[in-house]
Amino acid sequence: MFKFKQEIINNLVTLVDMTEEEIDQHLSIPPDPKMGDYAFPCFILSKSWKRSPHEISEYMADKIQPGEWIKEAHNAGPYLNFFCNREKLTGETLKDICEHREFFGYLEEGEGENVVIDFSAPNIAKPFGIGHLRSTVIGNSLYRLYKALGYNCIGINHLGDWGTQFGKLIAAYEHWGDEEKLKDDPISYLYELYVQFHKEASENESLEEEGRSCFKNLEWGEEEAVCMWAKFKDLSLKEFRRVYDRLDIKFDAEQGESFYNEMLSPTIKMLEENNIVKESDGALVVDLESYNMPPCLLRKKDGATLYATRDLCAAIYRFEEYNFHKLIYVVGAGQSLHFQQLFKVLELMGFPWADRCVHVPFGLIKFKEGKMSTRMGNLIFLEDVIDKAVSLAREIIEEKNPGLESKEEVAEMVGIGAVIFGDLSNDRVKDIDFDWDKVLDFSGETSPYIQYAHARICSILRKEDAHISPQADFSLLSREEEQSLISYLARFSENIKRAADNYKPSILARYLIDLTREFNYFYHRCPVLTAEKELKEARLLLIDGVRQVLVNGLYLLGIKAPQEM
RNA sequence: GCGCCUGUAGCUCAGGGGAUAGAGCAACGGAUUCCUAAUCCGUGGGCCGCAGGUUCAAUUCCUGCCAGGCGUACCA
Repeated sequence: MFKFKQEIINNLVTLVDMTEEEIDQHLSIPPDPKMGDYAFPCFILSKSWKRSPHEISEYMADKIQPGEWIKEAHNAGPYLNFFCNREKLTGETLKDICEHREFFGYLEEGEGENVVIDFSAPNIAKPFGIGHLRSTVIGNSLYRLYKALGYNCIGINHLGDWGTQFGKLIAAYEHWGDEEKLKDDPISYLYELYVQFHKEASENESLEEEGRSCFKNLEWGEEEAVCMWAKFKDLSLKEFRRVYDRLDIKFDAEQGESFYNEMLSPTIKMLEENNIVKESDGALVVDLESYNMPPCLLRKKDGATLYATRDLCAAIYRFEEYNFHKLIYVVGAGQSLHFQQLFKVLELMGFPWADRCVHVPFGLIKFKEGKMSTRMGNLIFLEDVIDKAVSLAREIIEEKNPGLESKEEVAEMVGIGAVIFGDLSNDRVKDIDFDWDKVLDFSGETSPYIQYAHARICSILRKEDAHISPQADFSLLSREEEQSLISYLARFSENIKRAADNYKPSILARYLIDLTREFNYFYHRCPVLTAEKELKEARLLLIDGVRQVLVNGLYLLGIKAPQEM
């Protein structure tokens, strides 16, 4: 489709006083495929040409030369509609898929460039809650999307393994800690302690102070505190890895906040040398008033640092280490101000790469009961959500396809896919109302819907047991249902790029739903196996193409596609 | 108070300045001698929060208002 579009642009650029980019921007897809594959609206020329859009489109339609890709162009009112050489598009697209297989749709624009993606970042000593799902799955998908654009990606899990919370936890453990309980079920127990701490702290203010002082001990390297911290961290990591394994997510680096401890002083020194910090109420801050922002707080009056300081260190370290083309932070929208401040301070420090840092925000997961908070103890564990989804998938398999072999594997793919897709399919900036019924709904716009279509295609291909030859007669795929599918397949690449450019996996998720719907439409009208030989071969090639795009697309979202379900 | 984000069908949401605003869920009615019915087809359902502005064209961009969410210096 890129080539077709380019040919249109090449044609138009000689007729119209516009740049290629401008034309590209205005080219749109008509609402009905019957109207054409691309449309150029002629309103824009009306003023300068001093003629009606209708006249212009009529005039231009005559001037457009059919070419390799452009079959014809004619005017429809004020629009100039272009029709693609369908046979060529069909052949090129299906051959392209056969040739590139799991890499079909990938681009090369990012070759040689590094993209660093900071995502997931759960807090040590706290359970992996449903709230961490968003950063984790969005980040993982962006990682795969940017890789598909040819970038070399570095996924970093910026673990929350430092901060006042640990002081609180250490204080709590000193008060009520029980070695046995800790060994038994570490995360749950630490979580209990954390909740207990906040409950008691609301009645006893000195407890907060105690937590802060414990953290100060930790920062100063007091042995007992460091030892306890290391233990908590170790136990937590083990549990997190189990969740990441199930989600099939890997990181290239797991430098948590504590990693930057030695860099804190040099960084603060650098800020002081740059003369952009000042003392305020005993704390060290960067004044951002002239940028209409509250000051960025770097060091508390008790001498302990804050996460802004560590984030500064991390950004600088990452640039030195990876010389990134982009540094992407997949972090909740609640921290937008923090990142604005962070990027501004980097700019003030004179780093020319400050504008290569992007915050990719996302909305909260909300509950009917109100905001979820670790402190309140009303957390929903991610693993519980996954378990429920998987066991529902298992039940449905038992009911629909009891003879299925690897039931457990398939249930895992379907259940987890549904959880991931449910999160990725909507625009990330919007808050999500957490609803068990919705998470556990496997019909309609869900990943099981896509996976199911994929499994059916596999089933057909299995029955035929023929290796697909790319030598079919493409002109036989002339039905509306078939051509519509071809258009979708040909636009896969555009959708990968658009999803990556906008940091929105939801764009790709929607595309996959639309493609699947289109496939089902085809499936219910066009028999494959019982079609006449030549047509059957062509249709096999077509559905194999759909299969490949579904697999590739789901992969880019971080979802697996079972061959049977 | 100030800043950021969000308001589209009963519910959850798509919608790239352009042609008749679309899905899913729920409701109702249909389809299985036929490649797996986690599917498909049909029906009903809309001052696109409100008011201005920019434009040949605004659900889309800008301003104001209303409603909700989040943030707003020693948490992350």
